[in-house]
Amino acid sequence: MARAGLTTERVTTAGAELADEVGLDNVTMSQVARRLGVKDASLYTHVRNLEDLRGRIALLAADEKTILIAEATAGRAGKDALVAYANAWREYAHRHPGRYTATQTPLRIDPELAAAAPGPRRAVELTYGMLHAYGLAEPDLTDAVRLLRSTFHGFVALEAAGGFAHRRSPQQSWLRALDALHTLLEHWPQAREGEAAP
Amino acid sequence: MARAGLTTERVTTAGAELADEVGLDNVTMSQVARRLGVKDASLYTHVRNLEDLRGRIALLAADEKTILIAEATAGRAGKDALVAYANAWREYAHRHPGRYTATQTPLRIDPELAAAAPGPRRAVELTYGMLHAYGLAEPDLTDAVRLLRSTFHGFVALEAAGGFAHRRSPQQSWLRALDALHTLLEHWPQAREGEAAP
DNA sequence: AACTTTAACCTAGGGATCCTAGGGAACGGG
DNA sequence: CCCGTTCCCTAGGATCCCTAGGTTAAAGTT
Repeated sequence: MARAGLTTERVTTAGAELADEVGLDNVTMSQVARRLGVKDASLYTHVRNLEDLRGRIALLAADEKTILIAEATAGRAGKDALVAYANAWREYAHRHPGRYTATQTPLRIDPELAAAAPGPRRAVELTYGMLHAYGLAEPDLTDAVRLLRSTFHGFVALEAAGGFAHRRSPQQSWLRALDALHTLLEHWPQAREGEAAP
Repeated sequence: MARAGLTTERVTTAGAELADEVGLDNVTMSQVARRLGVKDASLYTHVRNLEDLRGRIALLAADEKTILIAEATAGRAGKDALVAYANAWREYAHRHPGRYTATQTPLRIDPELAAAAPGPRRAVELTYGMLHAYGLAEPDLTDAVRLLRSTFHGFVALEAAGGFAHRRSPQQSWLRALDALHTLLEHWPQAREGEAAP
């Protein structure tokens, strides 16, 4: 019988596709094996176990998302860059819900595997670069990066969870949020003493 | 043999506790049954299936969180209310990670069950009430509510996922984010034509 | 208090999943 | 052509979800 030609990469891709189609929770070894025309036991040569597979899907997604954002923001600055960045983020989450969900999981990813993946680190760098035009200095820069990433992630997560049941379209709110964040970055509040008690 | 005295509520509570201890993914019927000193089949009298149980945990969590926020913001207004609201939200996520994760799940909750739970709706009302002091009118009000909820959720989600690996403490960034949001609400940008292309 | 009714909890078991152990067959290098 | 490596398989144990049907404890009736 001819071999299936499995690879760690092909298994991961199959898992990612499955995640987008049926949800990350329904990505099982058996399902992935069926999709590849193979018995489930055969996967364990290429992937340590289910958790490892999910981690690899998460890293794959992080890389893909980063690349899309990088392409979208290339050559842009200021609000242009902010909007392009945010829209690329949200679009990836819409197009690949399963993959995107994988990136949320408290990652017990193999450290050396994570170190080899440029995605997450690159993503942070991109965010810093995008904010360059706003002229923030540390530690405000880090705070701003975290605020932006929180908002982007939170918005698409709530959107996916059906948290925006109101009449107003999410798209409208999204655009307004980007306006608001842009304004905020332009008028980033100076640090003051005795603020915002714990 | 004496009966265990199970109830839908007791099963849900046991599931919620388990979720906080071992993570929502590891909440299984068997585990919950063991914790209650009962065989797994016995649970199905009180809970339709695992998905139903998870939905009930999510609603329980939503209610608990709402109550804490309501208590924290009672009698406060403006930035005081904003900070109290946000801190209560984040604290709940820290104290009950499993329950909080349950609230994120794209809810296939029994509609009539969800209708009976005041949590989610009340939470939105609370947010609107908290924003009253900023004098926003619709649709800006809805947009602001969504922005705030997105940011709060996104922040604690990224925090839980280990997304803030940088040196700067998340607490610092959190306080700055609240400052920033307060400033933003005070200077909410007016809607303009031809903004933020899709 | 005895009897009836309800329902809580059980045992038994099917189907699916994850994962390990070990065998045989296809491929690549000599 | 032969041999070793690697791939994929079969076989099987453990755990999980969920259903069907029986027993027995509790609640209600008279």
